[in-house]
Amino acid sequence: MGNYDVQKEVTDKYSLRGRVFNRIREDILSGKFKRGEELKETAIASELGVSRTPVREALRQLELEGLVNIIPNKGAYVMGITSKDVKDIYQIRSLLEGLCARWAASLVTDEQLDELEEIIYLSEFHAEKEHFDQVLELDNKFHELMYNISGSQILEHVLSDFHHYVQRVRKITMATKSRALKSNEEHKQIVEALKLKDADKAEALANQHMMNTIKNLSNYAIDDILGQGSESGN
Amino acid sequence: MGNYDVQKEVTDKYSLRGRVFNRIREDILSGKFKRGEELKETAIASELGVSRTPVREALRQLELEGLVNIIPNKGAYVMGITSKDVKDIYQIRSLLEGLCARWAASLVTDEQLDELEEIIYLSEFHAEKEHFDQVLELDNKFHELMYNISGSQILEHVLSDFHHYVQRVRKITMATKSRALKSNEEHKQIVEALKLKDADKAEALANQHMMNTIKNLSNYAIDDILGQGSESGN
DNA sequence: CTTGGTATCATTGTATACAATGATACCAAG
DNA sequence: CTTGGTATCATTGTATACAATGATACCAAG
Repeated sequence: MGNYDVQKEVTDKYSLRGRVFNRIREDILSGKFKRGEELKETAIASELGVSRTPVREALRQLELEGLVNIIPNKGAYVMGITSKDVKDIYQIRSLLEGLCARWAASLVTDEQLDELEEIIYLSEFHAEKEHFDQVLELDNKFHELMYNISGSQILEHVLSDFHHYVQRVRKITMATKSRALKSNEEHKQIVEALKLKDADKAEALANQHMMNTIKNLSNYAIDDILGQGSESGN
Repeated sequence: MGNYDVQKEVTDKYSLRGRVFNRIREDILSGKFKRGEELKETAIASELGVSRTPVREALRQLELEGLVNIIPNKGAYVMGITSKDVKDIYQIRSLLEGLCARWAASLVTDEQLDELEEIIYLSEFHAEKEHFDQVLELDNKFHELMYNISGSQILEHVLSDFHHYVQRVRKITMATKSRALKSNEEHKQIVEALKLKDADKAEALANQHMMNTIKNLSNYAIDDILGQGSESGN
């Protein structure tokens, strides 16, 4: 019974296919594979020391995620995401993070509130010390936990995807002490609203949290982060 | 260049894998494969007259879509969607269809307005005649076109997925003349707002369109539509 | 009859073979 | 030099072979 009701974050990490999938995905999101680049099955397979089969399966999955474009009988090409995509994602997230916070307000348990506060507390510590990797990691945790608390697998799934998609951008924007602290402060306010079970306020704050992020984004040349502008010869 | 910037709706329809993928997906969404059912590679392969390879690739893709749960070394199980998922999707769509209409308001061209009006006009005709298959088809077209007009690949992608996910439910709810006409009327109002380039109004109306659908949903036993409770032999 | 262990079988995971397709290099004709 | 065609090669698409894993049936011990 019910062994099918656990939505897995991403593919199984222990099979070859799972490892190949995660590896290629990371390489796209981190920018190692450039937009438009062709991904040859044999090349990737030999590089990772596996056969073409797991590579093919991984590429097919990435196609569905929109990170890869497969032209039949021709090849697989990196799609990556554009700066427009990033902006759109933050707009969409603004609405959905709001909905998430709204739902979470009526479902959150005391234990979960504790967990959220612990994350915030730790994040503050690391932000002060400028341990930006940990800050990013804790930001992930905060949002993933919020998604989980919302009680909606669908919402969790879509928000989790979007959150992951913009990781490269977040990696940059979270790497300044001021923004890290500000972001953390915003998280804290959201949790306060959850404590009061104030759904309207929680929604508005989560909403605003994303809008602030968008505002902050305008300080950066997103195209450069994504490696769009200049082109290497090909 | 730029041959990689066309986001494909779903996998290529002409390869074996594409056909297998679409077939299994339809069978899950239409309810032929029941929730929790095990999908054996060899059985599906021989049924469709292909080898295991395309079946495996299709199952891996469906896993990523959340329609199938794969337990490594064990098997693939149908996840389907629950009635809670359906409700969540409509809530999410309410927000995102609103955003979509807002963006569309500033981008829509005269040709696109014509297209939208043609769809509505045809839909009215078929609704009057109670040709519900055509009504559903035109509803698909209307929304897909709206998604496209929004100018956001990301938004188009996610809304298109959600829209497709609830097709089985829509198939039922759109099959009454009154709701079909009402829905069409709502579409008409949205288009009027687009004509006036009134983004606020378009958003509010699209928003409301989904909320009305949710209200309408409560007249149905969604669990039955999804085949959760009782079993129909077929 | 119940429990626990082993052999057997079904099924998935991965690698590889072969077919089909598309890209490229080369050559001949003008 | 340019154009068009063909042979060759690289790459993907699909099927299949074999290994690894998990499920099941059966049997022996108590």
